Amino acid sequence: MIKKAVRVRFAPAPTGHLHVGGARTALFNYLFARHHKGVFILRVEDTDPARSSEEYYSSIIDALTWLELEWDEGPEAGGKYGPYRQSERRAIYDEYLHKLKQSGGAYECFCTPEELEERRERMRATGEAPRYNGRCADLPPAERERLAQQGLKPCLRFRLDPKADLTFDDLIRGRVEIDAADLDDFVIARPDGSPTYNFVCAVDDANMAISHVIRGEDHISNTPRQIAVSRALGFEPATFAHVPLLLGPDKSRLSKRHGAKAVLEYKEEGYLPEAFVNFLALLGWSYDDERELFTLKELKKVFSLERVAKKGAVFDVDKLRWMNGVYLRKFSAEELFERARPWLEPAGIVGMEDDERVALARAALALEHDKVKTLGEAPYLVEFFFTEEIEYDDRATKNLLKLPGGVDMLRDVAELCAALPDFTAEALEKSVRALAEERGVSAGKVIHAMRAALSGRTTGPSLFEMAALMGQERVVKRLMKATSVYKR
RNA sequence: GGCCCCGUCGUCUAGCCUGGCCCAGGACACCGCCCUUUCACGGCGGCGACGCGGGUUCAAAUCCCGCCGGGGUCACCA
Repeated sequence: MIKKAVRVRFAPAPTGHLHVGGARTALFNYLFARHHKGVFILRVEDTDPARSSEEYYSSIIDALTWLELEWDEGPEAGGKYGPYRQSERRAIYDEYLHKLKQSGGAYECFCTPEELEERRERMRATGEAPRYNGRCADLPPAERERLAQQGLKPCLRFRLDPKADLTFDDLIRGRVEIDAADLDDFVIARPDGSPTYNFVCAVDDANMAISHVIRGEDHISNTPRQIAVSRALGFEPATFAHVPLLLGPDKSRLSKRHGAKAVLEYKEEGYLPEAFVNFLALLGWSYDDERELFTLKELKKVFSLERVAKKGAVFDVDKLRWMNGVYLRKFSAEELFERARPWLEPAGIVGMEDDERVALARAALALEHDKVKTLGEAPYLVEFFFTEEIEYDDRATKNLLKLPGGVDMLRDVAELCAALPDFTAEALEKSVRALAEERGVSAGKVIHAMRAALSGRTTGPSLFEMAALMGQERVVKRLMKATSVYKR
């Protein structure tokens, strides 16, 4: 079915950070290209200087880089179909614009935006579809001259044949029926000569030999226009594949309104790119009825547009968190620590220079290994191993107060700890349990109180391992310190 | 409103093309039990869906029709 050399592109407008929907579109393009040993192109759609910015441009590059979606051609990367920023392709567009105008495929329109808006309003009011009425479609040359003389600057409209067959076969949706009569003559260049989206998109896709246009479903309505432009210029339109939109919990298109974050924010929160990519791939695509863990490499091998769903998918952070945890758990203690380092350092947990703290952090994190869902949580999870003064949360205080024997018992435990010749988890556990039994107190109560005294929390790693890691001196100190909750 | 698209558990989905193996399978979330000093991990179990109505058929989530619902798009933005 796929005969031409596969060349696909991801074409973001640098008017904002890369959001999850865009990332998924980029991913599908990337996977499709790699699966077919094709070429993945990054094209920057910055034709609107007012809204585009360098800052967003580099932010998008950073996000794609983080996700490891390497492109073969693009700005910086280069390629023989460049330049890859539309703002640098003006000469190419001018040429085609001129060609279209010469052939009568486009005409000058002198209607002002105000007039157009007014007409649209009127049509809407009567329940009509607001379309351009073709007023300037066949202006006699003399009339055009006269209007131009008045200083009116015309924009350029594409002359759309209402009888054209613009129906296309979408790789995901199947045949999409389009009646050209429902469309109107759209603007392809502004009065200042700058070309608009539907024109440049068609030109670039043809010019860059794009074989498949894989993009969001919101572009379906643009497709017939681009097909028309493409044909008018003598090109064979690409094959299209419109992927369903990513949705918010209310099923409308995912947006910041839903609290949707930019891709880089997920990076900052400590999601792994490999987990993020895996999760994204499963939004609207599936392999079979059960497998859902895939590396990028595996995805390249098994991805296919045939298995992309038609239904929009709701972005569920809970599942992302779960999946991130799955990936985190696959790491060795060493890997986990190295990955968490960028979060531990700014939090003041470890400094590059301090070997002892590094070793402690690594070991502490290892104790929390199966609890970590995002790397951003790492500092919190190991924090109490490092702070001098720990604070008891409410439930921890309650557990301390519930210790049978109260202060005395706590002192005894502290003494027992201080007297232990080798402070290992095993030895500690043995003697603590023995003490509890001797006093007729349930071991659990003692353990809970000790946990509260040592970490200020009611949850955490295995108590004895945690204590052993903290070290005898500190454990004894914290146990004694905890006796203060009784006197109030 | 016009046009286009979509409709299986709360969510992601398998199954639909090539009717029966589906009184619908998996995963996340949730609930319970087990493991256990807590949380988590893990194990076991539970809750939970074919939008509705017709039709075709021995048989329909799967085919046909209608309805309903949701979304997208209607810019000199991309």
